[in-house]
Amino acid sequence: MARKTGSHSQITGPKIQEAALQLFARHGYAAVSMRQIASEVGVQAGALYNYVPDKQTLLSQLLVDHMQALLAALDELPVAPDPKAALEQFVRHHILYHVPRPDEVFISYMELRNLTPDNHARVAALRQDYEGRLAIVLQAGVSAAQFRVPDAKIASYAIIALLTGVVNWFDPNGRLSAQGVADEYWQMVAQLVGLQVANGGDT
Amino acid sequence: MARKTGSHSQITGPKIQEAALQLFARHGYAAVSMRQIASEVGVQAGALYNYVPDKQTLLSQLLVDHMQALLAALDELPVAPDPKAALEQFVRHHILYHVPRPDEVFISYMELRNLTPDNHARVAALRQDYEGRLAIVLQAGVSAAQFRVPDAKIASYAIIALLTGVVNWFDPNGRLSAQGVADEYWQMVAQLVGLQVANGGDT
DNA sequence: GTCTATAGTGCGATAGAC
DNA sequence: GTCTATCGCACTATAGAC
Repeated sequence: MARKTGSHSQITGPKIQEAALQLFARHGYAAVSMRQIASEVGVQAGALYNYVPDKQTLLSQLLVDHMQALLAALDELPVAPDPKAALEQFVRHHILYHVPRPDEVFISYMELRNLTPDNHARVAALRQDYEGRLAIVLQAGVSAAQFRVPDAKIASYAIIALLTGVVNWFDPNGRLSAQGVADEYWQMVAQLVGLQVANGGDT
Repeated sequence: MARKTGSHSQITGPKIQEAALQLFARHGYAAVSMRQIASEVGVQAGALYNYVPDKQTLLSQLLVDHMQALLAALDELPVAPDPKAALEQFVRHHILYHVPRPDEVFISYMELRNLTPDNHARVAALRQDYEGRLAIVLQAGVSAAQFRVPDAKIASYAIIALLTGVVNWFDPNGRLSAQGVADEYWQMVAQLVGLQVANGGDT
């Protein structure tokens, strides 16, 4: 153990991603230096460039990976029988996927402006794909006269913002588990779209 | 006109604030240099230090000013007769105040982590004061059995996030005016807290 | 694959002339 | 109040030894 130098290609790569993710989330992309990332990983700055072409690509890769994984997880859910079930599924998926990954969520919203235009376009397209899924569900519910919202597109923005806000206050050691939070948010979203909800979630 | 040098103390100060606000919002605090701000204002970098002690204070002042103005505007509203009216007032105030000020909103959420601990504490206290007003309204409505939400505190987080998200998509040249957006969001928030809402807002 | 060393650039902030 | 000039430092990315 504790040898100072050597080959670690299997280990160093992922460690760079993790360290960059954490540092970017905590201090912001522009405020974090490659030296800081290297220090966190336990190598010298120059060694990073065996794994990453440059700092911009490192950020871009983190965001693309996150959005792709989020979409892939959504695609693995079973098909819901009706708009209400589809909406509940989306709400629970969004919260349960995001809550354990606050750093990814943070940089995915905060660091878009530090992407070069082409990288920004790739991430924005993935985001639009994801958010569009919710808009489709809402539109279906409105068309079926099951939901009542002023505008399906605007409601989708509102619901995404509401759900994503969870990561700003969620505390893993707090009163509520992620499941409990998902239960409460589902009640609020159900009411938001005009569904009648049974009283306060007794078991 | 067009003289190159001279005294402009009445003009330069505010111009620095404006330029810094815009640049911080667009590129992030850490990514913006004092030279860029100076260039936007039309002076050399050194001249900024006649108005601002340092870059950190410049950021901090922008955030504190924004939160204080937001709270002051809230305090000027008339006292609402009941929780429903108070909630509607808060929703409309929040949207109508924020929508014309997207840059302030942006940096107030994004640049908190670039504040020194003492500056952060000042801004966080102001934010907590503001958001607490909504929590109080919600709690009052729940106690009076007029609202139905799983938890007043969590509902306040959800509603703040939902409302603030407006600045991410609002387009001054779009279909809806700020007033129209406020109308639609009020309907959604009213439903979210379990109020029965009349159909779609026909005039 | 990692190291050391460094080229080349830009930064925040200050000093002193006008 | 603004300018020019500059100090001292940190940065990204590369080069070449091991």
